[in-house]
Amino acid sequence: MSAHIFVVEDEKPIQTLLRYNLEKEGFKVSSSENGEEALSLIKEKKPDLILLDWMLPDLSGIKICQYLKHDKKVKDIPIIMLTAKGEEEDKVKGLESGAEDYLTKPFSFPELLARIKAMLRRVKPTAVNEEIIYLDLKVDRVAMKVYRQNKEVSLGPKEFKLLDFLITQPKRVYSREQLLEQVWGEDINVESRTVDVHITRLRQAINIDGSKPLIRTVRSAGYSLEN
Amino acid sequence: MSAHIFVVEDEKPIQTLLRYNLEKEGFKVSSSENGEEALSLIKEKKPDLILLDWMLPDLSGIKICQYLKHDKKVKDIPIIMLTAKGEEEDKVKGLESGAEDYLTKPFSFPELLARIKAMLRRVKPTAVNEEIIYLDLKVDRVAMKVYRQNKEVSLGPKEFKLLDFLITQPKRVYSREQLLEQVWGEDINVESRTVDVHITRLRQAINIDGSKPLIRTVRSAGYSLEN
DNA sequence: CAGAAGTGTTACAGATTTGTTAAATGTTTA
DNA sequence: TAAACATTTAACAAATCTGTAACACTTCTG
Repeated sequence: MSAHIFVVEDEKPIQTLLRYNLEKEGFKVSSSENGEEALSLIKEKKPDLILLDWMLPDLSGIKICQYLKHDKKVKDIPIIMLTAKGEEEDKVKGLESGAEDYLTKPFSFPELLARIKAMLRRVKPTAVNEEIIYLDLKVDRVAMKVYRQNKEVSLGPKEFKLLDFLITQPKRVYSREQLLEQVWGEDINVESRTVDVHITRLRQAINIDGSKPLIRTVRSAGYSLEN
Repeated sequence: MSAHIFVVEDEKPIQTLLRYNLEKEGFKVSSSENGEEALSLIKEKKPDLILLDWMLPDLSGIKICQYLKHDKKVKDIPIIMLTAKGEEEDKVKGLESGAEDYLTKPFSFPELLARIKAMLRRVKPTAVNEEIIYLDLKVDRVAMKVYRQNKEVSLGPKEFKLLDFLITQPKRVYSREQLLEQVWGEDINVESRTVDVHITRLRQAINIDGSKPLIRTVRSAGYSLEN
């Protein structure tokens, strides 16, 4: 669980509480107490999810929502709105202004956590699960370990990320370009042939004696986990 | 575990139950059945944490909260509010009035205990645990001592905090940034390489003859306790 | 079938990351 | 205040990882 959550909340106790609990869950947390600051920080840090308090000293939550949803770079980041009252009207406005979900204060943390996980599962499946298993292959994201047939196999950083990405959607074929973008990074300048080499290394690493190859090549398309 | 908890609760059975269970956990417990008395006792005894029932015969929980939060000497004592079910609005007021957390009655004791420990860990980490043991390594937070194979090893302050943090979730890999944030402090400006040096010293310190290394390096990711 | 295009694999130079030591600076304690 | 202890940074060696080129091999296309 390695998602980055941004908390916009001016009430210190609640902010502290949220930060503490979210970090305990393994999330990376950034926060801000006012709208202006939040806006610039969000654009800079690009979190995976935003918890947004409805009532803020300067900009209202609704305004922040609107700004964010009109900014191409951040408009896809899901927003969970936190409101003080169960006022239907606020809820409507909140959802209209682009918030993906909505929670009434005070809320129980487990309830919030459930919503967060649900949201992240939808938007960034890789961020939620700690252990992903496919056939006889297991990826433990917390311990950063990989097992094949219950035996640990050691991977280099790139190999790990590559497998970690491939296993989120087994059988799905990813192009070299997609893999470069997801595993290497957006603006990195690397030849697509490089992917091939790492696939080879990954194949060798997760190959236990005569076990199935597990990485499928799709000619002129890319690679997928499965075989 | 030597924290002092003050319980403000007018329902006798619940108070008894709380006292019994908390004492069994090793906490020192004081209590009061009405708000006036609670206020003066709290100022006198300065407990580490307050469990506050929302519904009291004389002063309401919210009033107590407000009084406490405006008194310099006790305003930093965390308050966990206990409310009856369905009093949504009350919870809002509770948090607004300064309570750090709240719990809806009826609650399970383990749940309450978890919240208490979480809260204390934040406010007064030394008061909470206990003893954490992982393999042949033992961290005694109260005595601030560390043992390997039942032999005490001496650590510097940073080394202790580092190990103390790592051991809370063995096998979990923490990035240097996470460690800096958790062990050094949020806005401290220190190079991430510093972590390496402390890890080295920690390794040397907890290394008894030919024992397992216990601290794993995950290249390009960070460190974890385990090996 | 021959050529073209796509892929697997290897080797290697260069880049990155980490372990460790030592020296400089800061902090506590007697 | 001096001595002891802690902390941070710099520096260098060692370990590991990475990207590319080169070549072999396979699959496709006409």
